[in-house]
Amino acid sequence: MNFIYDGKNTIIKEPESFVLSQTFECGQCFRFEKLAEEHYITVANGRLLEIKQRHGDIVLYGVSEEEFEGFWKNYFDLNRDYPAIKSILERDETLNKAVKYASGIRILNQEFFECLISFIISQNNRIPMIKKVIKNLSQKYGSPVGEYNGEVFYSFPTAESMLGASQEELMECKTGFRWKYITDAVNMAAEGRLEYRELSKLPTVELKERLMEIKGVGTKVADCVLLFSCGRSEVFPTDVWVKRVMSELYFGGQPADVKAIHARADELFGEYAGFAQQYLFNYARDNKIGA
DNA sequence: CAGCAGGTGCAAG
DNA sequence: CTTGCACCTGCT
Repeated sequence: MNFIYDGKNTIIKEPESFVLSQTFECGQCFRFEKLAEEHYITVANGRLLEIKQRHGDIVLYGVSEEEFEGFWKNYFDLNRDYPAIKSILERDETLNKAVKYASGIRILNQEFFECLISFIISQNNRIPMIKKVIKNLSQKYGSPVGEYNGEVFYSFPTAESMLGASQEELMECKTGFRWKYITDAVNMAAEGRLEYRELSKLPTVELKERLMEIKGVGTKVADCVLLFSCGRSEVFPTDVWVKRVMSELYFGGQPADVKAIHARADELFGEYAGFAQQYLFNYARDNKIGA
């Protein structure tokens, strides 16, 4: 892929395997607002970004070369060879359809703490509500990072800035029964038990065990955090939709449990299981497979 | 108005 | 170790 800086914006020339709508709306991320078709505003790592597809290119408005190379390039996973991954996954007949359905998905490399809290919030919840809760928390505990069309956008709070948040405050943000899980995660972070520097050195299985010590973090949430913020592409987050589509496609329509699905995903997709999961999840949800 | 949504903790078998 | 149920909240 080719990247150019025109003195004002960074432009991705004829991006390969990268479609904004597919990447933002495949369920991995909750911090984006659609302005128009293939035109979004998003906040990541304390930065506000307007990004838009223009003709065959993608424009990152007001982003310098340095900022692009230093952050956004990796955030959008642009260093990775998606065609190679897809050609491996497409050897599987049934996955072929799912990959073709949304071949412009890229797995974002999100900030660890934000990802953790976001997926804690996601349990037993719907996407519009999850987005709203995250926005509430950011407004209350984050810092302003910029303005667009008169609206001020806020960074996702750090653990320190949320430390001491009361039940009442968290409930005002509409976290619901998850408030105590958030509190638990914030407290653990404050005790220095969630240092990404440290955790990132651990093998995936151990890291997952550590994450699951946090109240409100089970198998699914832990796997999402591992995949979307720790670069562990071998995990296979298994929610209701993935359960349905996997049962449908690989278990002859018989409902399979999470353990069996993980085993099957590992044998079928190996280190690329996480990518397979995104294609399958997106395909299943949009087409209501098994629902 | 009951039921449910990208799950998880907790109490029981 | 596996199973069943409650759970904030807002929408249908």
